[in-house]
Amino acid sequence: MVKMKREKIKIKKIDYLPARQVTFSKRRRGIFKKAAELSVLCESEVAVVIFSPTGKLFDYSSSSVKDVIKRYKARANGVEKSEESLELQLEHENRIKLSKELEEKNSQLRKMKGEDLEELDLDELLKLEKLVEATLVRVMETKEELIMSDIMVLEKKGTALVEANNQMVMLKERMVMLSKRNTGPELMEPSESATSTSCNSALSLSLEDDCSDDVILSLKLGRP
Amino acid sequence: MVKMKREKIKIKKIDYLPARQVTFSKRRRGIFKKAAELSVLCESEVAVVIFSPTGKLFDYSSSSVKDVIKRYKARANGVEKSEESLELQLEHENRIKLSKELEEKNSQLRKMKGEDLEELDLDELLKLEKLVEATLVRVMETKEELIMSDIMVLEKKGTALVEANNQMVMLKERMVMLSKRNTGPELMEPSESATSTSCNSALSLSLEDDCSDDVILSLKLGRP
DNA sequence: AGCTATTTATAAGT
DNA sequence: TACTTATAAATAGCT
Repeated sequence: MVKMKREKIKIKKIDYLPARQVTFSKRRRGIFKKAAELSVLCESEVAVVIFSPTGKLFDYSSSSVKDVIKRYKARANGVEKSEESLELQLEHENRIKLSKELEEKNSQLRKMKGEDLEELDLDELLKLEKLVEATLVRVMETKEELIMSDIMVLEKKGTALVEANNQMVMLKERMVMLSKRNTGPELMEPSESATSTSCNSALSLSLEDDCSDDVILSLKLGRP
Repeated sequence: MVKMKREKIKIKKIDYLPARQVTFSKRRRGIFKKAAELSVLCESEVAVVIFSPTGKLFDYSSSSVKDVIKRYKARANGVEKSEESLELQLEHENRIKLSKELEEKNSQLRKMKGEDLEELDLDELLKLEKLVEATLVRVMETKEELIMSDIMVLEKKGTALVEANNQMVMLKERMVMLSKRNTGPELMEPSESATSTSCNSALSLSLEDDCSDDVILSLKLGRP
């Protein structure tokens, strides 16, 4: 890699064909890109038509080249108001109105985001401050409520889990006892005994692994 | 001249109208320039047609836009749609798009005002909270600056007022003394003596009513 | 097609 | 709208 001296070029025909071709495709892409950017940034309709020196056609349009050309022709040929339909006029007026409304909303929104504040005088700033403070209060309140409700849900689930564990433990103990005394008979009726048993084994720790895993997996965060 | 930080921009619609208009005209010129350069450098035929968001037409062509369009059509002879209703269709589509955009902005704005917060989840609420806090900070800063600058103006006016009063007092004393010693002669030459007198009567209180009123009335609040 | 040194375009500020 | 200036983007000249 030697030094790459790029020189300022004069805007005149590039004589050297290969260089001209390269420049053509590079700059063509450049223009299309710029055209696309303009159409997006400014919501404008753009069409570019380029014929290469060899006669090949290249085109770009933000919408459709043909539509833009039609629109161009309609405009260039001097369309008189009489030619426009009533409906078109109405649509146009409506669009203008909407645009203005949108601009207004954008302006408000930007100020609510703390932008363009230099446009405001002291009175307006004070009003904005109050408004923003009120919003902040409401947001924080809402957040608190949401968090509290999440916590409540959690607590409920936690309690349910503890109870479930307790029941499970008691069930197991019962089954073990039963299977020790009789090797088969009463195993088919566990429901009534499980639900009616009072909590004697306050903080049971003797839970077996597979069982506790199952229950813990059922504990989920968040709202339904 | 403050710092001029140019930032990389995202290619999306520029919300702020004045900025959008400036960008539109700058970039439009840029594209036309690029188009002209390409046509010269590579001997190609180029046409660019741009409709501004307000419907205004801008065009450039290395030769004639119409010629390029003719050539384009000859090359890409496609289906001609209902030509007269094209503009109407465009207006209609545009209006629909604007309506949607407006809805979106309204929704954002309402949330920035602390409304419809129940639609948000905790994550969104936290983001909103940050945003609002940032706004509040900026608003308060801007307010401080404005108030400080108002105070500065006030102080300047106050100082000027005190000086004016001092001068007035001295002038009066001088005139009284002069009129006591000589009852007529040198009264016609007060200008030079008044301006060149040094401040000896440091804090004079013997101001007469009409005079001080006049000066005090000239003290106004607010920015120019 | 890639790679950079430069030129050019342009965002933001006045 | 035009000017300014710092930075982003385009691209000329090579490989």
